[in-house]
Amino acid sequence: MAKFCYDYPHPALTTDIALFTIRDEQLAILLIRRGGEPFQGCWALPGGFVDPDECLEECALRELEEETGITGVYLEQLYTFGKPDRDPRERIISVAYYALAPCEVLTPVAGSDAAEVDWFNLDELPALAFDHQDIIQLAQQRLRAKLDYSTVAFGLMAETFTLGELQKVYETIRGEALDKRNFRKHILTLDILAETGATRRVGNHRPAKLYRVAHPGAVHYIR
Amino acid sequence: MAKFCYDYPHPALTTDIALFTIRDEQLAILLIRRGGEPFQGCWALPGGFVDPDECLEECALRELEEETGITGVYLEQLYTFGKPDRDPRERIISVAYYALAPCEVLTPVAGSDAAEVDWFNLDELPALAFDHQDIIQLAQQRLRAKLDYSTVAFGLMAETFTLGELQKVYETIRGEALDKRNFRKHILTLDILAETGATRRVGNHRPAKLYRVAHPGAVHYIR
DNA sequence: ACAAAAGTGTTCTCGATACACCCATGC
DNA sequence: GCATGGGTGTATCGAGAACACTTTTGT
Repeated sequence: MAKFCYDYPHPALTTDIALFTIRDEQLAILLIRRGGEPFQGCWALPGGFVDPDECLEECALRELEEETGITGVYLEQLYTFGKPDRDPRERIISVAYYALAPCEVLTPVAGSDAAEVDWFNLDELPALAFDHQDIIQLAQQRLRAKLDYSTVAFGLMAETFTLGELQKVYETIRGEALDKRNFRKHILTLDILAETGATRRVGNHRPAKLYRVAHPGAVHYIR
Repeated sequence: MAKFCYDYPHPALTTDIALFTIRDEQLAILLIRRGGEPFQGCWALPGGFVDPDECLEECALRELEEETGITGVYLEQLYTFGKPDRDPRERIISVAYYALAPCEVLTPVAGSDAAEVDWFNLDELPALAFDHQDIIQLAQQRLRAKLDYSTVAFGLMAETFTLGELQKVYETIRGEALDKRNFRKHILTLDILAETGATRRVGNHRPAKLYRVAHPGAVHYIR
């Protein structure tokens, strides 16, 4: 076939998506098992080739939906990986994105190019295709860093949530326990949460107030 | 000729470099006047097509040298621009880098693809080719942000410098005056500068101590 | 009554800010 | 001696860290 010809070599272009969620108080990432070569049967990040008329972010969202059925995540460009030999077939540039979603909504379904889809805790990752290990590591660094100076964490929360749940998310990503009183003071002085008025009871103890983000949509920079 | 053929469309891949320096207490950026179409005669960021066997960062450094003669700058990946219609010829993805250099070393020379090379103060930019205006704006935002939580600014300083000069650089990028005593206290408590022992005299007044970065090479994150 | 998480205030420390004067030099 | 930028210290304020008990609920 080979119908697309150029005067000088062109690389192929893909996007890859590192979608994080919190499952069982663990930071987890979504992987697909590759159906085709190379790295057939290997786990990899969802992603794929950019269509001629779509922009990069559109591609990331489309591939995520096609391969896993997941939509409506928070998405942000991470870094572009372009070492000449990162793919054995031909030169492929990957614009990596990272994404966040509350696990409540997420029931991934294996899609077109993916034989299987599943969540993996970050400390129990399988062997990964290509340089996807590097992408995940960078994405995790970025997530941890942004926790301190932005409100990204809300991308991991459901519509409504308790302060205890929010604190667990922060603790999970930072890998350390936080003081309850200081955490609540800090979050509430940001003045971006609103009480819903409702409460939620999950055990044999006092019910917790439910909050939601007061002005959803935007990730704020703080400090 | 069209010797490079693929089964499905491939975009072209370029890097563009936003190289900043400080000239006359103004933040300035390096532009080239384009020799060929499109946007012939227009000012643009230095940059160009990625060779088949070089990685992205190598390409950025090579293009910068070829087009302007400049080497040895601090370079960092900024963002990848990939809107389908950002170039009228064909689909071209640009991995944008930003770079910093002290102006002392820099005497740009028009190179291969550039008819002319010059510095422009950021508040006096000419009309720019492609989406280079957006790239510059993003680069400037990033530079300003990193000033607060890293030591990027040293990329704009010569080998040795006075605290007064360093303060001028911070003031220029932030666009506001800083208190001399607080600035010096802050910088010195970072503990990354070393006195050279020498001093420099530039006017009819007391000579200033010269400092250098104690452990050069790395950009540190602070706080 | 007890277990288990929700909720709440005060003290301390340290970094950021505000602010004014003397010093070394050339003319 | 005066103009010019170099160099220094102290008081105040606010955010972050450390820290322990009461409340509500189900069993």
